[in-house]
Amino acid sequence: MPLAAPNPSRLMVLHATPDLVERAYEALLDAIVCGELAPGERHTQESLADRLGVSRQPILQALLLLKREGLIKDEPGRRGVEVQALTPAFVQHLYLVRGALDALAARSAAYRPRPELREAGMALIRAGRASAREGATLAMIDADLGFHRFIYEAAHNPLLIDTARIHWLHTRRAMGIYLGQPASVRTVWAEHQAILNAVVRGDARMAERLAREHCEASAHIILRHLFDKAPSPSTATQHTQRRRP
Amino acid sequence: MPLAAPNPSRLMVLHATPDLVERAYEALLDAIVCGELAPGERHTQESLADRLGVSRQPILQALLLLKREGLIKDEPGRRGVEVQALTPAFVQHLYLVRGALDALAARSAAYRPRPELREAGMALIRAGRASAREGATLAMIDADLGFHRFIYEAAHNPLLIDTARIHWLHTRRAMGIYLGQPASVRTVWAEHQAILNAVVRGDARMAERLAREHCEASAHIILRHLFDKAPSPSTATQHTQRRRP
DNA sequence: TTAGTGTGTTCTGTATACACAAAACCAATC
DNA sequence: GATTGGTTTTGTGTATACAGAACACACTAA
Repeated sequence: MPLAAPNPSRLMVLHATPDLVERAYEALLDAIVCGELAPGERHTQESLADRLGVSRQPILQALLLLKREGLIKDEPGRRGVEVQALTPAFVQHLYLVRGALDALAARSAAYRPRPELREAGMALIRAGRASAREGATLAMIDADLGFHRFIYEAAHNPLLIDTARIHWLHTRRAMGIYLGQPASVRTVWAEHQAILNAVVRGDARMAERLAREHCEASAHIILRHLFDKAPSPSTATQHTQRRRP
Repeated sequence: MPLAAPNPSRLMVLHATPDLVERAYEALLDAIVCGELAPGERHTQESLADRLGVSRQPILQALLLLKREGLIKDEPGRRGVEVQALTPAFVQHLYLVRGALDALAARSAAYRPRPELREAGMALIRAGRASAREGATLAMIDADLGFHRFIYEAAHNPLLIDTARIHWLHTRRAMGIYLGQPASVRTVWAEHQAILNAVVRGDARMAERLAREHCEASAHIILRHLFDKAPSPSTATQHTQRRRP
């Protein structure tokens, strides 16, 4: 868990040196996502500070942020901090909310025909399919999130991206756990293709529906792989019921 | 902007004393919402610390949170901090996202018939109507948000509530600005009533639709009052287009 | 053995101290 | 008069210092 050095490779730098708290936040986040910091372990501010080679102050602030985002929690009785466990219920809740946001993003992006998006979108899909073929799981995850971010950016709603940011973190963590199970990847990218097509031709209603269904399908895959069971009908399948009332 | 004393009125206290940063956060938030801290004013950590009677440290952390939530921003060149202006575009974006989340909340709440919610829901509606009659604007705002929070809680999805928290803050701020214009309040509470009815009888599809339409209507009211103009068709009316394709 | 009590240890939250970055000011120069 | 160069001031971010809360543990008394 090394503290990443400030990236000097940009020109016209706006903030050449990200804060220590920003870097600590990123480092801790990575550590959580890749499992280096696991649930059930106790960590004190000091131990984390030592590990990252900074004082307690930036750690304190980074932990504050991570707490707010639900990635870690205080131990009972000022006895340190622990990363939150990833429960089936939480993942179900996560994908319900993501479904709503993804649907809005797709609909907004497809508000009018967007032929100018075809090129970049196809490139992302090609890259995703390539990483799927190679079985590069980490690259696969990034490609998946990259495509969704692309749709969100096409929606031109900064608040929507801000809102979904935390969900992406959680998603990335959930996906990272079942590293190396390239199941159903082909259908995933076929679904992405369909969403892109709807956006490009400006079919908002279809884009919205496809995005929602894609999210449901992803939830099923994740839940099956993470917990080896189908999602309980009480929450995860709320979308699909009454589809034809 | 007094720093609220810790509330000693709970028994079985879990954390008797909220942090200084928590209290500072709340105090600053209130000040922003009620307009005591307005856009265009420069504030330093020290000035705010003096005003609240604490050191810079808790202020620094509270500001970090508020920055992340988009309520304040850094002045160019470490010259203090300023509260974000509330632009029409932002409010439109806000209500688009809220629409998606409100719809999900209503649908989830109405997943099965919920007769047990009728009583509490009706009480909230009665209270809201009463405050509307009296013209108590602040109470009206709280009643409105209270009803929506009620629906969210009925959805039993903690992550959904977490996600919507920031949006409620922004909404509360937006509503607070046009203090004292009790326009269309009757229709607002009639719409709440309809949503509650749909939830109680378990009509998820209807609940979702009503929630979304209610959000659109609210957006129109707010935008008209805040900026004295109809929302631009490019974003705010995305919902309604293609309703009948 | 078990309940109660005092003491030491951890660990956190807050205040203070310090160093550096950037703006502001102010001459001096062209 | 505008522009440059150095100096002061302002304000931030980080480290350190300090005080208090909560656990742990031993020791005592029933």
